[in-house]
Formats: sequence, C-alpha cells, structure tokens
Amino acid sequence: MDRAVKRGGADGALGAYLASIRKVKRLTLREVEEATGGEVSNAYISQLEHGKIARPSPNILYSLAEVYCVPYETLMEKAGYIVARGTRGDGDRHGRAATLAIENLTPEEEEELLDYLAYMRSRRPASEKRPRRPPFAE
Amino acid sequence: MDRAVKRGGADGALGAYLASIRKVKRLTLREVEEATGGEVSNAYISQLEHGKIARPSPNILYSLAEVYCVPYETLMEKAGYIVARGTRGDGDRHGRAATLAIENLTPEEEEELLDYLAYMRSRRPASEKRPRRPPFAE
DNA sequence: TTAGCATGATTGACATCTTTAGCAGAACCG
DNA sequence: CGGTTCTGCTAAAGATGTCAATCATGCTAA
Repeated sequence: MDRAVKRGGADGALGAYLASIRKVKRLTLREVEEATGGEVSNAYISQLEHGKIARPSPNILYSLAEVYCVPYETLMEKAGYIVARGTRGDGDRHGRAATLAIENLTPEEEEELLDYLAYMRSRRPASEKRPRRPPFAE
Repeated sequence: MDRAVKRGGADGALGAYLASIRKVKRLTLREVEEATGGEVSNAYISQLEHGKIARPSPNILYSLAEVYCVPYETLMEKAGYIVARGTRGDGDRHGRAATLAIENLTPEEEEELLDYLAYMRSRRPASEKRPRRPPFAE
C-alpha cells in the first residue's frame, strides 16, 4: 500500500512550485545543480519536482530558495514543514529565565546548579510531586 | 571537503540543550515520548541528547519544542538548520550559556538558584576555575 | 539477598533521503 | 548516416533517520 504523506499535505505542492519556477527561469536541472554549487544533484531536483520526496532536508530547500530567489519559508511551508511563526504564546513567557541564562556559567557551575535544583525540588514535593505533563498546544 | 551547508553549530549544542531542559523539567525519556503523543520515541530522544543524530527532522524538533515549551526556532537553530530570516536574533547573545535557560522555574526557585549561585562563587573564587571552557572541537 | 520496577542507553531492522551512473529522446554538426 | 551534446528521468546503491525491542544499571521493597 502506498505511504501517503501525512505531514503537511504537500503532496505535489512543492514539486509543482519548484518545477514552475525553474520553467519560468528557463533553467535546466543541471544548471540548477551547478547554481547550488553541487549541493543538490539534478537527479534529486527531478525527484523533488515529481513529488517523489516526502520530506526534503531544509538545507536542500534553502539552497534551492537561494538559487530561485524565493523565500525559504515558502519552500519549507510547501514541503509540509511547520514554519516558526511568532512562537505560540502557550505556557509562560520566559522573561525572567533570561536572568539565569545570561549568567556566564561554567559547565561545572551549570552541573552544580542543576543538581541543586533537583535537590530543592526533592525537598519540597509540595503541591505537585509528580512532574505534570506540559500542556498541549493543539 | 564538506559540501554541505555547515552553518550553525550542530556539534552537540542541540543534545546538550535538550538534555538540560529535560533534566530541569524532571521528565523521563518515556514521559517525553508520551507527551509527544508517541511522535518521538524515548530511544530517539536519547540519541538526540547524545548527539548521535546529525539532522533530525523538523517535525521531531517541533514536537519537542511544544513539549518543552521552548521556541521551535531555537531547536532548529541548534540543530544546525537555517531559520527563516528575520525572526531569530537574540539567541546568539548568550553564546551557549543558554543551556541553563530554564524556562519553567517558579520565581522562588529562580531566586533561590541565583542565591545559591552567588554562594557557590563565593566559596570558590573565579580565579581557579576555568571561566572559558574550550569550545567544542570543530 | 532477591524480585521487581523505573530509567537511560544500545541494538537491529526498516524507511527514507540523496547521490552516482546510466537510460532514451531531441537537436545539432560532420 | 554516425557522433556528440543536452535534456529530463530513473534504478540502484549508500548514508542516515527512526523506532520497537532489548540490555544495563540503579533503586525500592519484601
């Protein structure tokens, strides 16, 4: 049975898009390969255009985006990937977390702090001893 | 010669980051697996944390970002992927000290940790330790 | 001690990505 | 006509992601 693409219904969207762009720019498969500096083979571009590839690597998409002069996000989106939009605001915003993060910790200090944190929490089971599951966003 | 796109530090940054977050949140590998709805196996999370995976799928990273409540772009960046233009920019400031970027601390916990950090440093003056850890061989 | 569980790490197998090598067809030139 | 080059395409092979199953270790209780 066929394994349909589950993530992002980018069945042929990416392929058709890539193909149309290349056609408009009148580039051959091998010209594109050359333009990417050999980062993407002409054979692979062909497979991409024909929808043979379900989840191409973002690096590949980035190379093609540069050659075709189209936004990287667009290709990512059409490939079925989730593009980072203003991080969903679920949970807590880490405004104060930066306080600790900015501290220039040595690896030893970091380790010790993590251990101490574990100790702190073990000392105070308090309301929630069990680490509760993070809330789902969708 | 590396013909691949090499930007972004894909050394072990992602693994260390994921590991520290999970540790801070006190989640087990299997709990994370469950929290992702089974989208990421505990075995795979282990390999990610140990740097065994060079190019994890963005879908995986997205699932983990949701469970850990950290920005998706951060994981993409630490995995060595190029992140969409415009959005990222603040992360680089702390170098990789952001490993201890604790997202889920209560204000009390954070204050206590900072106090303990001050205590640590007072006990062990900075002259002796190595403030500049050798960057991962690259 | 042993039994049992929880947790982290590893293994083996499979799926998919990505490339190399090569195909058939069209156009051009002698 | 044969020969060459360019085109898109594909088959096979290698590399790598991913997971189910398993192993190793530590911890708790009987």
